[in-house]
Amino acid sequence: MFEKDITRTLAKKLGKTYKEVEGFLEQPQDSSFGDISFPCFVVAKEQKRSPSELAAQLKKSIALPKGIENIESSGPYLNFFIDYSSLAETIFQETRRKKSKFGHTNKGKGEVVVIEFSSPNIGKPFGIAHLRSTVIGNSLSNIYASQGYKVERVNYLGDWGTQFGNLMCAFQMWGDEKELKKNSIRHLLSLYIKFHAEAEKDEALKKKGKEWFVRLEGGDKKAKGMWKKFCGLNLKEFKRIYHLLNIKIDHTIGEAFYEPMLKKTIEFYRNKGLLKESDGALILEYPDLPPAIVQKKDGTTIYLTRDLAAAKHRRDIFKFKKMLYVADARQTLHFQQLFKALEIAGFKWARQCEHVPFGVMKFKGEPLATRKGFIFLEDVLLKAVSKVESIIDEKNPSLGHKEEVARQVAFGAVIYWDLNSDRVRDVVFDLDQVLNFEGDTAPYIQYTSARLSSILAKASPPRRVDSFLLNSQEEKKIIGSLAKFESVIWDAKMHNKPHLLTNYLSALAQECNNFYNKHPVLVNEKDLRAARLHLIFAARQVLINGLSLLGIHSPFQM
RNA sequence: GGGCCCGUAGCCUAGUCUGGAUAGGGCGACUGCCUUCUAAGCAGUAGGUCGAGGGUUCAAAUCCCUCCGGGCCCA
Repeated sequence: MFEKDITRTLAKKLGKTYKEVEGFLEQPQDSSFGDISFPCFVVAKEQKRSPSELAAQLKKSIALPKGIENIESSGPYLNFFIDYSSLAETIFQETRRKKSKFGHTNKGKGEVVVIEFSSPNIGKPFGIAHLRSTVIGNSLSNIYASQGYKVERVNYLGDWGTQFGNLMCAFQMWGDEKELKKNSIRHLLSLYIKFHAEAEKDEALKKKGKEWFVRLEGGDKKAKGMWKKFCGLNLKEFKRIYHLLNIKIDHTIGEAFYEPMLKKTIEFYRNKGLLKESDGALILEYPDLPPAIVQKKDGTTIYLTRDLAAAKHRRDIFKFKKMLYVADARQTLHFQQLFKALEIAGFKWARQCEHVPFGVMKFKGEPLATRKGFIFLEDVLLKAVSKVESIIDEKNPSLGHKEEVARQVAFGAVIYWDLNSDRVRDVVFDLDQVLNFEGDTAPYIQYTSARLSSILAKASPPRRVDSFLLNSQEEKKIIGSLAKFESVIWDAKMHNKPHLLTNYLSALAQECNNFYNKHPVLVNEKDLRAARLHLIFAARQVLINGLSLLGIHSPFQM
């Protein structure tokens, strides 16, 4: 915010370009050193003098840039101190004016971003491992949308493939119509598990499963009917969970949708001379990547082929500026091959496609495979809700809207848990950790916002405010953090990393707790009270807006 | 065999892209704090060879090289 003026002032003084100076500015970890600092080492070396001497001389000779109230030299550093009262005034005005839109911008106006996420295989129920792509994709979608981009949220369902053959085969042998009606998802899962267990011992069963899929591909009526039924049941279930979790999706498109386009797609690549026959299969060859199969020797296609068709189709209908694939890191090579194939086919927009990888979710060292143990997302959510309910009964039994608050807090905790570390890292599912509501968690942030709300329920900020009264360390820290909100959202967008936002919100919540534990808001001095009310109004708005970008609600009481 | 990602206290984790002042948090442990805006909180104590070694630099958790450990992909 104030870096620009500082940079300009320094650049002029030192005879350097704006860009050269800009790269040097940094923020000290310890705020007692100042808010923005300029290390003098490099410039001092060029001028063949000592860094601390340069710092001291600069302190004396430069005029105060806009928004800066003091400059100090501290050894080799030149430290700038922000004028917090004018900064606070700007923020208070903006939060009151923009409210839930504070932090939002129009930087992405006119650009379409397609975000493919969640993309579950609907042959299986919604497991805890599906959460990753779902919540990362959802929050990235919110983040892009907040910056003015037109976001198309695409859920690319796995609704095709041998697993459906297996499922049909299993249903024919052990299925129960009544049970399917009553308890569809669990019944289908038990069939799925049983099939894999049996197939391990019995090769013939595997073959049968494949045969059912061949029937499906061939358009067999009975197979198609079963496929539609299973997909419908599972999809209904998935939609229910998305609704619960506040996940917004614009387009639900299955792999099956692209089936009719595959022949054309293969022809297209063949005509370009990009396909090679190898052992009966059709492959794409690359100079710097392993070859990729487009069509197997039995004539069936694999997901690369469908992805090629899907990418082209989406480009045609959305004219996107960018397309993100939020998918786990094991698929890195697949996406490299996909993007490269689009590129060598001559699609310039191939460079606008990006894989947003995330680490694998593991369970006690084992990957969370459906076949062995399976953790239903919903079971985790229900456990979280019941734990929150018992905490409410203990701490705040008279709370209104108990069930709604319990859901918001519980779901917040689960979502936040998944988003809170850099997405590239693997995560180990540990129920105790997921159900921890203390410290760096969503409930902590929600609690902070609820505490602020309850103060604001007793008194609202008046029109006039003297923000120079906010001069404690605690107050200044909050003001400084609030000023950064917009750039944090932008960083999260640039890197496609929602955890930058969780880190920020948790730090801000902590600052708020430090503040209201030390300084009462509802004091008798009218002006101080007004200033503090403005401060917490703004802080609460940022907490609410930030959580909302993550897909998490902020209850007013809890 | 080729390639990608990760390694920071007992556990989880930020900081690594863009090098900068005593490496931030959280969980767990321990000591205090509910007659004052919600104790899902606050104040404090203990806990670190930033995987190892080398290099670049005035300055390295951060950049480069080698190795070790873990995960993954391709063959």
